[in-house]
Amino acid sequence: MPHPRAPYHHGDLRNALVTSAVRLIEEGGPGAFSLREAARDVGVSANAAYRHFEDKAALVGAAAADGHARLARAMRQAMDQAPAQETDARPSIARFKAAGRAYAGFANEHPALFSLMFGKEGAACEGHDAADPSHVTPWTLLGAALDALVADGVLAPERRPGAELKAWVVVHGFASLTLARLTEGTKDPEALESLLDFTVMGLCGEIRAGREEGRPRGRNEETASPGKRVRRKPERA
Amino acid sequence: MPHPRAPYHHGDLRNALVTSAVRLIEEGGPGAFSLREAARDVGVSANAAYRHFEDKAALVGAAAADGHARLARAMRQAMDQAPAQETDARPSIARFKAAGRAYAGFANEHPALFSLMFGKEGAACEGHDAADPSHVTPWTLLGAALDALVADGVLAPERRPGAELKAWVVVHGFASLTLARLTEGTKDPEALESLLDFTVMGLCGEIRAGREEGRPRGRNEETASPGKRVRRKPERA
DNA sequence: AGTTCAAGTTCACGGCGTCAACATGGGGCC
DNA sequence: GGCCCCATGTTGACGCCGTGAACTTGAACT
Repeated sequence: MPHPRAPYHHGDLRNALVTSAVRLIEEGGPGAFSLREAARDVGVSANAAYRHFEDKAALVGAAAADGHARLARAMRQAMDQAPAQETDARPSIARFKAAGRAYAGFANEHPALFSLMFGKEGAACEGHDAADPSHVTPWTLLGAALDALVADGVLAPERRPGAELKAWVVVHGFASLTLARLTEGTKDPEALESLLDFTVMGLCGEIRAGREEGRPRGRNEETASPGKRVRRKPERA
Repeated sequence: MPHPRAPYHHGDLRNALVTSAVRLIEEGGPGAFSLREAARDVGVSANAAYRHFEDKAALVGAAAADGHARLARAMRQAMDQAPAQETDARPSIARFKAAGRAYAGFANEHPALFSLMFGKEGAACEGHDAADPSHVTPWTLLGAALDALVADGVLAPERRPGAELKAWVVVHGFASLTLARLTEGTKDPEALESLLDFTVMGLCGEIRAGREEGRPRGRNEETASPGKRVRRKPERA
């Protein structure tokens, strides 16, 4: 047999359909995608898809799931090579910001796929929550980045609960609004950077953003000292 | 003439179509909406819609624009009645938070319409940016709320630039993720409250979030007030 | 009166999602 | 080896969709 994964006639039609669906959705938008076109694209009759997917929504959902996996890969890769090319105060901060940049960058490079992933149609995708702990998801990576911030002494442990939501909300909101282009200024990459600083400072306290935003000089400003935190109450998970 | 706004045959068919479109989209989701169904719904033949809209996308865009107007009304109303029933440190903070709650509440009550408004299809709606300064938009209202924070001495003027984006990003990201239900915990209303506090603190600095707060150095610190839980409010129009 | 023309209708076309019936050929069993 | 099974893929059909073109209607103006 030529391929170990070569079933009967086509050979791995399911994956071919998903790949084609992702490509077509990226090109034409989620609304313009048609099951028949995907089948045509892989050189198969329209109804062949029904041997592998319940209906069109299932195929679209699989495409969305694939998108989540691609996003996770992009984030992981960005995080892994972040410390080498970043000059933040702390490598954990650099990795955290790199994850955010990768997230927003993914949304910009694959707008249709991204909006599908988080739209009503894509919400039916299967395994985004950690049923399988070995499965790496964007949420998993974000959690790991936040844990690293804690381990690095940048984020106080009592501030750790709920941090995923805060961080994700900022970056996801930015990505969404940028795609909807309802805010003219959001194409500016500087806007993303200021939001990342905003997030880090909001999570960790006043200090150590690593970048200079327009902040007043006169306050309790301790530069990048790795030591202690401003204490505050935690606030729910 | 019976009505001043009664044109030829139907009488204001355009608005009827938009209203019907909004309702149908809310019920069945943006993907399930069909132009023919809207026409059927108002008792008119399918092609009659083409006298008022270039194509289906134009009708959907008009529905999205109507959604933005409804959202703006909901936000305004919530802001206007916020100080009466809120017990925040400062009324400007209460109004700001009320706007955020109204935004997220709108997304929860009209999920399909909301995702349409910020999805690829709804982005074609016409007048969301301030061409007409008298036109009230969510962005306008947010800007006003932030200006009020500055006027109230809560937000330092030098921190005002870029504050719209930061605030909007948080609330919009929360609303989007909640709709996509990718985060299990986000249905918790407490999560929104903690995000609003996070935003206010991130924007204004350490102080004055209005909720229990380890006492930082008191500048203009108001009594935390014996206030209680926040009240949810409907926002129909 | 009659003319005009926006507003609405009817007919038609190709594409879509999906169902039902049919064809095919590889793998397991003798 | 030969045979059958059934997973995989195909063909045909149905109804709904968006949309174009030609046709009809009736309020407004002269």
